[in-house]
Amino acid sequence: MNEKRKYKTKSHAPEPTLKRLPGYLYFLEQVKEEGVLNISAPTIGKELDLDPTQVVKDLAVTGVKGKPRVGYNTYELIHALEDFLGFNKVNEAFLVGAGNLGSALMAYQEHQSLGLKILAAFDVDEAKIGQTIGGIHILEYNKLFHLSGRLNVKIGILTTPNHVAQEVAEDLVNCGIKAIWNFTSAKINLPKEIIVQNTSMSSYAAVLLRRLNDASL
Amino acid sequence: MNEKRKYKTKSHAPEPTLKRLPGYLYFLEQVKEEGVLNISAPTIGKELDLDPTQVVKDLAVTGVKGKPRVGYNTYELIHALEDFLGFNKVNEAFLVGAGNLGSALMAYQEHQSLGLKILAAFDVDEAKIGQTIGGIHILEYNKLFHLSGRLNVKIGILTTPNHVAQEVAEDLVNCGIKAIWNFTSAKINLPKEIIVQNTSMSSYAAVLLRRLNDASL
DNA sequence: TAGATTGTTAATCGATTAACAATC
DNA sequence: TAGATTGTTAATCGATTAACAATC
Repeated sequence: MNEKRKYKTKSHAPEPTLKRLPGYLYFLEQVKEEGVLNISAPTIGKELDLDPTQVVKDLAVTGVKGKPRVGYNTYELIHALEDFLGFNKVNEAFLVGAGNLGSALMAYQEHQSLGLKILAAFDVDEAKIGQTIGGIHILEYNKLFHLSGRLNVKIGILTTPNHVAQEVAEDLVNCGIKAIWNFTSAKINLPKEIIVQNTSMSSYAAVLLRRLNDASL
Repeated sequence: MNEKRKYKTKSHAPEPTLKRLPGYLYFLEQVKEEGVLNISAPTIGKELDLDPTQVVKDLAVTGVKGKPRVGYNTYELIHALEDFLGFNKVNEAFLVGAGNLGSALMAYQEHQSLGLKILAAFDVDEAKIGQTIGGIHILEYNKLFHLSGRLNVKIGILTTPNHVAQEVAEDLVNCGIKAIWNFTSAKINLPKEIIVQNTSMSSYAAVLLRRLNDASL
């Protein structure tokens, strides 16, 4: 056993739970500022529009224990969430494709804590190479192969045009990348041990537009 | 009945289905380029890693009918999807907060068809006001109230700092906005008839990081 | 002590997957 | 005709919600 965590965490948290956890973290950081030392699941649920039982179950994955009548220790909960999500350690990433969305993510990570540290960005566009955005250098794409040999980066952020997504993804895997955050619309096929997290803006646009059109019939 | 659609669509498509539809659309546009006139659900499923029955059920919401042994007409399917999602009509939007993410979305929409047309962006930062990104003017925040009176914009994109999200969201609602695409980490509370679509980058980061850490135990 | 809240087990709900008849 | 695929109905699976005992 090489488990180094402070809390006994659940091994496989459901994805919906995982997606809610950053919301709890953000809210708890706010109430901590206000000096709230303990907080109950019903209180959290009221604020975040969630069933109190849902909150209890979600928080249970972090391994934190609450006290009946009192709730959870705010400070302990924040640390357990950060620990569980890996937001408190440095998760190094490479980004490929310093276009609009890529540049935004580079600038974004400075302010929002996504738990990610983009070490370098890569692009084939001569005009972009050499620039610095959000403190991150944009390097020539070919440099990826050299740099990945020296560093041990596990996460690749894919913000290229759709038509090169598959090719770049394969390059990243050959460079030792274990997880790819795919912002393109392309479906990428990789060995099954590689984690691919698809984040398509158009999926959200689709849900929004449909709900709007449904409402205004 | 003022239903003007060409196809008999399902009234309430499940959200997971909605999120998959843009993926079908993107794939179908590709195969159309290759001159494929008909395509079957199993073929689509193989490419997109989805159960063929799932594909059949998903596509059924658009009202398109397929032929046994043949599949669906590519062209018809594309149009039905665009129609169902509202991607083929102009969905006008305002954007508030022309920071990193806001700028990216402004530049992004030029290339990616999200079915949205951002008419104008608003910010309080003097340095940003007057600039143009992706063909969209950044205006003084107060102009929002004048402009919304003349135009009938229903969608608001929220890319402000977290601490002003609630306030800006309320302003947008007062300006006649019916749906808000919230990119901030803040939970915003609005009248229940207003549609709020939360899109939190940290939720995706959370899933990615956890899956990566689970894998490398 | 009384009672609010945790934590767990059971019931419900909705989406995915399987089964199968209809059909081109 | 034979057989692959659609379209629908049933079974399964997983997440949410409800119920309730334990406890501080």
